[in-house]
Amino acid sequence: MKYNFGDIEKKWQKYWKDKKTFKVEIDHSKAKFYVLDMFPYPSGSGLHVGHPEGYTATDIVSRYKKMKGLNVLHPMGWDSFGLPTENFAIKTGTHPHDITEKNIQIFKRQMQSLGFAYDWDREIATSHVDYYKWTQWIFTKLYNKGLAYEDEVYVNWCPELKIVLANEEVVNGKSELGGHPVIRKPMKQWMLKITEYAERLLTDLDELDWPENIKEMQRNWIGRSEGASVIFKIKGFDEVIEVFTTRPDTLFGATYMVLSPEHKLSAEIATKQYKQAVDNYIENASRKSDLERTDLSKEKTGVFTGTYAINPVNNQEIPIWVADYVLISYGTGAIMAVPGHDQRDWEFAKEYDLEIIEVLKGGDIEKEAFEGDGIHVNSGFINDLGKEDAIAKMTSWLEERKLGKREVNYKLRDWVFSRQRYWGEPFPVLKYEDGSVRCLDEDELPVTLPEVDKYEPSGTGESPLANIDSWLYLTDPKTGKKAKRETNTMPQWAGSCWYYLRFCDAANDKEPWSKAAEKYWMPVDLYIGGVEHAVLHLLYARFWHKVLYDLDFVTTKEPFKKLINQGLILGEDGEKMSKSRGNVINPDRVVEAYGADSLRLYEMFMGPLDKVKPWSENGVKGVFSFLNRVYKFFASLKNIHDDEEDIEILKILHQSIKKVEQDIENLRFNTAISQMMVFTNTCMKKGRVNKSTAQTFIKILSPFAPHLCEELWELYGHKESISKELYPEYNKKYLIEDTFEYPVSFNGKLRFRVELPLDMENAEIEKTVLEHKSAEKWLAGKQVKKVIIIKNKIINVVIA
RNA sequence: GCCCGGGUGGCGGAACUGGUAGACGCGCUGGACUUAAAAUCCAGUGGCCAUUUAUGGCUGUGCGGGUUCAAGUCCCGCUCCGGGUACCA
Repeated sequence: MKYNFGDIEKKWQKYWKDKKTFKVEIDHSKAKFYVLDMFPYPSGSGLHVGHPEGYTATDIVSRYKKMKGLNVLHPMGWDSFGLPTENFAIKTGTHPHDITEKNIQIFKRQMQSLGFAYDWDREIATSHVDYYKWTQWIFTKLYNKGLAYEDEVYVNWCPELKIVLANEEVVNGKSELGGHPVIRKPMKQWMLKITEYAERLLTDLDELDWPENIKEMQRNWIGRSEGASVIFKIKGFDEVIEVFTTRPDTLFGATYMVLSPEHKLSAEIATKQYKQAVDNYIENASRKSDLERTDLSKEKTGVFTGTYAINPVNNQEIPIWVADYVLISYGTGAIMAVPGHDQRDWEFAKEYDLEIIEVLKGGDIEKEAFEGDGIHVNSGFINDLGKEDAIAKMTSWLEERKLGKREVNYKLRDWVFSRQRYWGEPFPVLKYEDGSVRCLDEDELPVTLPEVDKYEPSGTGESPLANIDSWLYLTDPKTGKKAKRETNTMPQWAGSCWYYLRFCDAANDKEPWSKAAEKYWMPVDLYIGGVEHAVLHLLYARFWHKVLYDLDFVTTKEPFKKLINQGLILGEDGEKMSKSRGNVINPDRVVEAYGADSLRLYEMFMGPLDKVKPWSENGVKGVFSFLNRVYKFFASLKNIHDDEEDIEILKILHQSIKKVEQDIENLRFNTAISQMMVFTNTCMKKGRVNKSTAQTFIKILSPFAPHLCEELWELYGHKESISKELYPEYNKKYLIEDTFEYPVSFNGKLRFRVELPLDMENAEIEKTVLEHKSAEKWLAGKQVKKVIIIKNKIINVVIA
């Protein structure tokens, strides 16, 4: 009676595959449940033990919900466009497509070896043309809605590699690949107007069942702030400078202005005397990355332009400076500086000896800026007001005179949506000789990626596509005009922005998804994935979803109802797993040594799903030994009888049904497993259980250890998969006790226990306890002040 | 700096809306089986102190206060660790 997990697991994996056990279709007679994993990027190194953590959790929920009678959608696919593959292609001269397909096969084999209940008929890959056709289709929708535009923006340009890098490819101001310096450079890029959705992306967070910290991260990222815009005239120029401030009440304290080096007026308004210095400063700033500029935050630098602005509130002339502590990407790229009440301005003013005026009482502006609340002084018509009132009054004052207005600003910036790379979705866009642009129509899609000889970016910073003349140039069949294709491709986020919708209707070749499928399956009821996607992926996907909602392609405002982030699994040494540390655990090896069911069970038993936890080989052995015991006990038919079940077993069985059910609902898999261990221990002590008990237990264990349970189920004579069974219901009558062993404490200290009927009157309980012979010792010479009786919990005697 | 998490045995972790701290697992100790080891099974296991024993007591959830009959759990003040973020005007 050996637990031969290797054979058992292979057998059932083949069974599920052949019978398509987990294939799912729309079924209006049943309620649906959509459980989704963040689909992986199929890297060359295969699955690591972090992947199966989230996948096992969703798999358990999916199998459980199915047994609860729900129609469960549980799909898997591949986020298969991406830079690592392309870099590998450059290095080896292999086609990225071939690398991708190979990696997908590895990932898929590994996943199937873990017995996940995916409907593999819905498998998708973002790099397949039947998928990215629809990514392009969504782009055309964004474009036609006016949410996609081309603009000259600052990007991370690496002169050494001659490529533009995504922000995440820049580490400490250097390229992740090779460590070459990166500068900020303006380049024409496709942009998506995510900022237009900032307010909704923010407010709709409230209704989501997401971890609070993720919501908070998104809120911070969106960074809403209320304030006012103020217009300053420039002495000797027709132009004006508009600034955004959250503290219009401090306008009387504005003693200078600062433009960011990239501000269009910076060079323009410099007087002859200062022109050279300003130009030098701007030139210098352009060489720095954002990171360098912010890193050197200790020492603020800047130059005077020689020009003055007029403070609208008192007509004072105030000097205009250019300094890189003001960022072009936030607000208007210009500020009014109030050194008395803004620490950054204060530091700058001290450095360059600029005037500091106190306009709010409460601090000591000699020592530092005072950013708190207080009574206004030196502030004309808002003197004596507090902060809030002063802001309101000043804002109205500005609005009446058309010198400014109430305004809300967001930290969120429009999304740089193009990459100068080969391995991504081509833009469905044509450019004509006259500079005009046409976004293709649906019947012209897809724009497929052409074959290329070399995957290196062209030296000009364009993608390799710029070198394929046969693809690049064409006569537009719709207009007859000569045209050139867009050579940029979309970033990796594009494909992952809508894959959850494609899963609803993955084989549809007429449309990205049918309305009926979307209406039935959406929204995603449970979404599990890594916290590293807290902001970008989840924000981008929400943004696209809202656009699709506005265009009536989807029926829910938000795509992901409930979100959980699985916690990182550390190496045995408590450090992050990495090749260089040599502490990486390969799931294949674990499966080989202990089986997939043990790996699944261990990953869930380690601790709470969302916490960081270290790996432990002995821990795996522990759950492996549990599964061995389960197999040995329940597969030994001599232990299984047909008599009436023992009441003690029935009690713990029904407790277990209830506990495991509740724990799965709350994603507390570790305690569910512990309960099943307790149950098994009890059965083994008892030595025998009846068949009904055994079958019930196998059912509740089956979402966790599906292979083992299918095997036992078959052993008990069943022909159908256990996954088709209904989840057992617990019977309350076995959970109700009629006595309780009360802990009796005196002044909060536990002294002894006494078993009493639960229906006993309080007065009687009190009498019994006080007369109990163990109580004598504690009552001697003391006076009983009160007896507190909490039914089913505790008795506390208060004595003095 | 700011914003989130989190400090419970030798270790991973349990403890529902305040009500028996340490479930379950690992490790360790002792025992059984074995020529022996591994595997398996049985028993014990927070610390300290008493006792001849089956026992009894003290103490204990990062630190210091507080609320309460009762605090790992609530409140106030610290401290340490982890994650995110960074001149956002």
